[in-house]
Amino acid sequence: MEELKDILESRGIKPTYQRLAIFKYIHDHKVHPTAERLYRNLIKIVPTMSRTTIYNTLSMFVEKGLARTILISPTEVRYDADMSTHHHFWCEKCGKIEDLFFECEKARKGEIEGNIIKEVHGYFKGICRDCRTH
Amino acid sequence: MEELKDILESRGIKPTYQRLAIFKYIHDHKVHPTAERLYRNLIKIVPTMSRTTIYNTLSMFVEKGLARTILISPTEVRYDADMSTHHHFWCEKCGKIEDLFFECEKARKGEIEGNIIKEVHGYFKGICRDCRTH
DNA sequence: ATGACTGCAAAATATTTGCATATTC
DNA sequence: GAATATGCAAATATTTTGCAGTCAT
Repeated sequence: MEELKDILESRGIKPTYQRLAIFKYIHDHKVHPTAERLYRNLIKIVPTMSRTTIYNTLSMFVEKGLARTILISPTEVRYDADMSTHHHFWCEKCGKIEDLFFECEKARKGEIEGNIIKEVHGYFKGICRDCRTH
Repeated sequence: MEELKDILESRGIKPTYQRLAIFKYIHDHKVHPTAERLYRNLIKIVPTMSRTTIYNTLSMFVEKGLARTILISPTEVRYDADMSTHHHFWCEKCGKIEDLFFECEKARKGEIEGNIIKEVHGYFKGICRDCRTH
């Protein structure tokens, strides 16, 4: 937990109890949760936790470069604390999101046709290896 | 207009006045509009057009493979009638979405690590060539 | 005590649904 | 005239905001 606290402080974020709990959750559970899922799970540990704090904190993390949104499902915004270059596979049957660690040549930060590229997101949709057999 | 009508019919969709107007709009205006933008523009041409019909019709188009959603901006769902393999660049300053016509090796339908890939979306975020100079 | 943080309740947004009316073949 | 499509209004879901209370230094 000590490490996580330091990461927050290094970005000028006060490591409050709530913020640490949220940060810890998205680090420990690589399920790419929604705000609502975070709320439902954290309320068990931090009974006073409110949705407002979840939303505020997640927005702050994204702004400070500590998390990013995954916009792969049309109906939900999911969060990821892994800021390394990687892409995502979404199973449209079970809703699971899996990390894909590879890089396309074009898919690196830089410039494409005069446009400055700051972020690259590769989203792959389909049926996962577990669901395809059921 | 005749062609578009045929496309709808070939997918088993009755080419009503409203549906044709929506389909024509996303074909003619390659701005990747939101449902709301479609509504605001089409209400001028089809005064009885309702948001319900826009949402119903767009969902139907997506389901039947005549359009797809672009989930690149965290705050809006945008629609694209171009079903060819291509990716999107989003300018976070002006909100414009530009098409990028190239293909990454991995970014083709098929299979990755046992998962069946049905769709590939490459989203690039940054500042467009127009905004970077202003 | 001051300023930052939290969380309730209400508001704003976006999308979906129920159902009565209208349209099409 | 039966089946399908449309559109209003209400419901739902999601996220944001205003503000009063709380916490930490």
